[in-house]
Amino acid sequence: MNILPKKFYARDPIVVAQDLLGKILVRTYKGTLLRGRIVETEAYLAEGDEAAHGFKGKKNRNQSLYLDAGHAYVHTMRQYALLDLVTEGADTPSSVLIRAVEPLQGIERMQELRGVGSRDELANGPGKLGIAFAITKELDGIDVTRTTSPLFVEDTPRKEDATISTSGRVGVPRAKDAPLRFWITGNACVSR
DNA sequence: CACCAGATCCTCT
DNA sequence: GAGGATCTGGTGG
Repeated sequence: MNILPKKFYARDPIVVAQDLLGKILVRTYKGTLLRGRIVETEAYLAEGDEAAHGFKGKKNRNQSLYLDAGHAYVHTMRQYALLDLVTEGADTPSSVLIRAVEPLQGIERMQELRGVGSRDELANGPGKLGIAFAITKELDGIDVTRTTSPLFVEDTPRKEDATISTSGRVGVPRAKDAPLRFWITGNACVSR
């Protein structure tokens, strides 16, 4: 099993967002292994991106966005926890939002956490993913480049015939025209 | 201390 | 496609 190293994340978020597609998000939760293939992401830039949480500077809640590449940035939206992975370098507030995964392992536990949903709908959106993978603020700021971490990303080659689609970001009124959302074309677990 | 703006989801029409 | 549920940090008086 190969884990994505820090240098993978220490690049332009637009590149990282696309390269993360097909990789496997791994979460150890109360002794259970939860795994899912990343099928949808969004890039948030360090400069000139009004929608990025770092645009208005460092705040109490976005501290971890300023950590070095390869750390988790967990923030809440309404009653949901959303997961970002920090890119580029320290004090560079760019990241990639994990919007959806295709459940691979620990599916029963995900169903328990979510309460409802078919396999395709367990984590086909950032908030749903947060529930299915038990993402909490305790994971905010953790290093995701170590196998001892409760959360990391496993490296695996993407299917050769897989193609990537692009669009503006979802749910972001400002700067929504920028093509910074990426997903695996045709995958059933992509949000709508 | 009150108000409000969100990187959402779910349930209706 | 629209609207309500519902939570928290940031901002200003």
